[in-house]
Amino acid sequence: MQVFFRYRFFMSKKRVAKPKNQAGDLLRSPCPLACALDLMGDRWTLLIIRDLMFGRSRFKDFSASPEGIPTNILSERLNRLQRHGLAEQVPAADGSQRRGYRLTEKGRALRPVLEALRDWGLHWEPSTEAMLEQSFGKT
Amino acid sequence: MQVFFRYRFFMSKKRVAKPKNQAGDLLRSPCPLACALDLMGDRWTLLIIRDLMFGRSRFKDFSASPEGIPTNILSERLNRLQRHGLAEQVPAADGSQRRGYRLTEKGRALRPVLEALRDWGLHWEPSTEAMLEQSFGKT
DNA sequence: TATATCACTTGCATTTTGCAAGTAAAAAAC
DNA sequence: GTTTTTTACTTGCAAAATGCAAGTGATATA
Repeated sequence: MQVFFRYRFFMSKKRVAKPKNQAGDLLRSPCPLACALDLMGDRWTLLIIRDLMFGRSRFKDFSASPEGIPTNILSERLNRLQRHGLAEQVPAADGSQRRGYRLTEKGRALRPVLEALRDWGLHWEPSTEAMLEQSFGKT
Repeated sequence: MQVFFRYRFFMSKKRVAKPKNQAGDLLRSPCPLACALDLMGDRWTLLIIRDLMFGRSRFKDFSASPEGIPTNILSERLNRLQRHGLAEQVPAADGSQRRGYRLTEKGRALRPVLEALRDWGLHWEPSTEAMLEQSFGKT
C-alpha cells in the first residue's frame, strides 16, 4: 500500500509537467491507482478484458456476454484498449477474413487485478457465489 | 481465473431469480467480477477507498485529494459505500462533534484489488512511476 | 444468387458527471 | 458571546457518458 501518489505535483503546479499516460491523455494525478482508473474506471472495460482473458476474441462474443454491453460502447472501448496498448487486432484464428482481438502483455498483466476483484466478489457478495455453476479452465 | 460467471441465469430467464447484491440492487449478471464492478466500476469509488486505507476519515480529507472529486459525487459515493457495507460512520477520532468514515472488514478486503491496480499502474504507466517521490507507510 | 450474420456507426432519450453556488451546523477567532 | 470561518453537505444546471434502436456495408452461409 505504501506508494499511491506523491504531492509535489500539486504543491508546485507550474514547475512539474502534468502527467500523461502512454496514449497522451492527461492524468488526474500521478497516483498509479488513479492512473489505472483513468483507463479502466468504468462499468465495462474490465469485463471486456475478462472476456479476452477467457480467450474470446470476436466482437459478437463480447457482445453476447450476459451483461449485455451496448455495441457502441463495446466499439469505443475496444478502440480505447488498442490506443492504450492493452489489446491488439489479429487475423481471426479460424482463417476467415474477419479480424479478432487479443490482449497484449500489458493487458494480460491485469490478471491479478481481475483475480482480486473476482475473489472479493465471491467472498463478499454471496448472491454471486450461490449462483455459480460453471467453471472455466485456466486461460 | 476459473470461475467468473455461469450461464443458466441467461438460458432460463424465468426459472432463476435475478441476482441482487447485499444492498438489494439488481446485478447485471452473477459474475463476481461484474458484481464487484456494479459497485465500484466508476472513476471515483476506489480512490475514496484508497484514501480510507490511508487512514483518512473526514469529508474534507477526501475532498482535498489531488484528483479533486466533486463534493456531490463524494457525498453520493460515501452513502453508497455505507449502504453496501464497505464503510461506516464513526465518531471523530479527535473527540469533536463531527463524524468520520472508516472501512469495514468488507471494505478492507479490497486491499489486494488496490495493490494489484497500483502495481499495474507503476509497471505499465511510466509517467506515474517517474513522478513518485513520497511513500506511505503500511496502513 | 439470396439470405443471414457480423462489425460496426448513427441518432436520440436518459442518466451520470462536473462545476458553481448555496446552506446549516460546528469550530475558531475575536 | 458574538462574528467569522470551516465543514459537510445539497441544489441547480450544463456537459458528457450511457443505453437503446435502427441503420449500413462487408463477409459468410444456404
